[in-house]
Amino acid sequence: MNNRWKEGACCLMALLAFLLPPTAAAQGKAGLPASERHGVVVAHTGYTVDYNVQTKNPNWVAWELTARRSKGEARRSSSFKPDPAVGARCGRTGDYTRSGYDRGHLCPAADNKWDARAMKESFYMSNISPQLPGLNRGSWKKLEDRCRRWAAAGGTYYIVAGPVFSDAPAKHIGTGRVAVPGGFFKVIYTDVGGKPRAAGFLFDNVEGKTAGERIVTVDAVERLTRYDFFPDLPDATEKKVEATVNAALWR
DNA sequence: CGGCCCTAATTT
DNA sequence: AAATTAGGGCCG
Repeated sequence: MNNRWKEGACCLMALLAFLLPPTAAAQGKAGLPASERHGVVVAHTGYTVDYNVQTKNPNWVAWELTARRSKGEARRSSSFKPDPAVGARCGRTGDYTRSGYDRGHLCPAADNKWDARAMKESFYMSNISPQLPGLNRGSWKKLEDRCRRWAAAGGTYYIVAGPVFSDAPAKHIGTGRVAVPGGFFKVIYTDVGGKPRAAGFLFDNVEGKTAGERIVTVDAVERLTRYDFFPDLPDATEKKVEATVNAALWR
């Protein structure tokens, strides 16, 4: 198989993802988050995003992490760009400059080292939300590190991350008025070892040590976000793993 | 120490 | 627009 064919297939997938609702581009066997309303859905090499042009944040970003994907040679791009698939209504890097907020990856750059294109695309602003440095470089990053260590040990991890907006009027940054989330969620499913399990994590978008994670059930994150996570799992499995969480298995 | 999360300024 | 340079903090 040659590269031109690969690129063509990739473009076609992205186009399909743009035209069709999220369930059309199922993520592995777990499936992409389902919701009543969705924004611009784009399947990139390393992640699929549902982008919200009103908040200028992703609604969610979904990807898979495996041993192969947790390592590689692609060097960190460090060059943030608007997502060409989203267009002019995508958030801009300039909106973040001197705002006090980091351009925080939802799907981490380091989960895309397995492919140069995936690495570049992880720096698209459709994968970015405003995060206070204490969170982005603190507890958020620590959970990212743990995920890579789990995946490096074997199995496939299905991960979804996104912002949480409170009912209070949102703060905005930049001339593009990028909304600042009050917090973030991450949900993870794996069946490594033949034992399906899942967990949800909630973070406040704050500085310092108060930015610690809270582990919860996936059901709790679904109630908060109104998304249906991992909808392609067998119903019985989905119901069971989303209703409980064993915190000891997620340290 | 290397790896990872970044920032900002400058050059081409 | 892209690449380069220079810097900071945390963690295993």
